[in-house]
Amino acid sequence: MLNRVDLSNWLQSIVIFQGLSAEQLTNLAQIAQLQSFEKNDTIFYQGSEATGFFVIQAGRVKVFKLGANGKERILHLFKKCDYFAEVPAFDGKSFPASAIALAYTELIFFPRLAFLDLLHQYPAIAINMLKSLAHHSRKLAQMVEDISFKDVPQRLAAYLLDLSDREFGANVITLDVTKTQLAASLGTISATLSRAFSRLSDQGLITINGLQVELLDRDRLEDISS
Amino acid sequence: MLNRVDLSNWLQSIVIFQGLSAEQLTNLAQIAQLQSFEKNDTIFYQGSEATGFFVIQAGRVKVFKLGANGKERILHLFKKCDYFAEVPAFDGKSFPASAIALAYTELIFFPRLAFLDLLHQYPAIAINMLKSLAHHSRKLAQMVEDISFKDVPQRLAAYLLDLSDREFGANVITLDVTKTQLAASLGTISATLSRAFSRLSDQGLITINGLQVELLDRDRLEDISS
DNA sequence: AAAATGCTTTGACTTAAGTCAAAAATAACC
DNA sequence: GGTTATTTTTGACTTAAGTCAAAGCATTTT
Repeated sequence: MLNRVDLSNWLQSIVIFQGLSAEQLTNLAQIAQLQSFEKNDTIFYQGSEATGFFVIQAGRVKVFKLGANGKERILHLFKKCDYFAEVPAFDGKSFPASAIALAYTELIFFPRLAFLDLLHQYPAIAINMLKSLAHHSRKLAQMVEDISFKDVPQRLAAYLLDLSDREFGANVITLDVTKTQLAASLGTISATLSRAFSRLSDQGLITINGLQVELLDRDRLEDISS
Repeated sequence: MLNRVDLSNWLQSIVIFQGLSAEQLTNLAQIAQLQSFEKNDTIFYQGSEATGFFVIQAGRVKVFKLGANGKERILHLFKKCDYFAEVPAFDGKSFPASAIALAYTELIFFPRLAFLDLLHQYPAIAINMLKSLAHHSRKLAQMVEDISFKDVPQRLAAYLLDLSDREFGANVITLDVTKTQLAASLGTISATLSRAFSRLSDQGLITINGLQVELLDRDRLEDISS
């Protein structure tokens, strides 16, 4: 557990708080509250009143939408130093999605009104936040594009290439989520994802062994993911 | 065509410029450029370098993604006083979608760097923009939810109820876009939309006559759109 | 007014992906 | 270490929605 001094220090490493003075960081830390969650604990439910936003100090968080039939669509998977629920913090409406902890997780919670107050005092945060929200919007627009135009094998190919890029271009990559969760991230279900893996495998584009995937033909994978 | 004085005056009516002083508005108007487009003119292409963002002074603008096969997915339809392309303005990357004028359109264009400069000087704009971008993100997340969980008749029912709400709850509403464009807004194609209209009509939930739609049973439409 | 262009509907067909269920494989737990 | 759980894969089936194409309407345009 961090104390206030350590906390204000730690907040420096968060991208949206770059460029703040020591004093400003201290004031930020003043309004912050530490919260911890066990694995599978719900952090908030879609539709419930949003009281603030969160920075992840340790752990992993899944943000998702739940459909009528119980089907789940993962919007984002967040890790240490990521932050989430900025949207309701700024528009004042309810949470647009639900969030649960995928592992033991420690969050730094910023109550909405106190945070908005600081935002008015420290415009640097607002500017940083704009960039961050823009990035967030772009990702959602990309998601709409992917669901609208690509079939499951195409979305999978794109995901694998993206994951490889994040791993500095490694050709052997390890999935960092279960396949059921990967399916929910790609907007499908595990049975269909399984068949998509087989398809890419049959075409000689990848080999798969549990959570280990080897990319055998990046060029053709790029082609497919178009 | 507006002159600079009129322009700075007119900018007051734009929600993101609320709370600015006369002087600040004048400085905004200084960096603004007027652009006009004929019907069906392209304003920008997805992927091209983003040089700034736009406020609509008159006309209508369609922002859309184009799939490999030529299929089109409309993300937003904008009208007078709306603004668009904030995302690339803030993250500095290329346009995430394409835009064309649906009618003769006059735009006020703000070059990116000059605008970001002003943003640093006038934090009020940044705060307003945050709210606006949050709204934008929420809408995109809703879009993902709708495509992921709802079939076409459900999405159509939701759209009709929403349109009715925007018309102050009128039960007889007139579609403000062609059905082909409505289809592209709902993530489908005209043939499928046509069948969805027939379905709702057969179930006695609506009557349809050209672009006029009458909602006969709001409760059941709400149920369907779940 | 006629011609041309564009939009909408309908029909027959195809297909990607979901459903359900059972077996196989992993992982978790006493 | 062996027994529960949970995940993943596979098969047979269903279905929503896309494709292609033709016909019917409606709007412009000259």
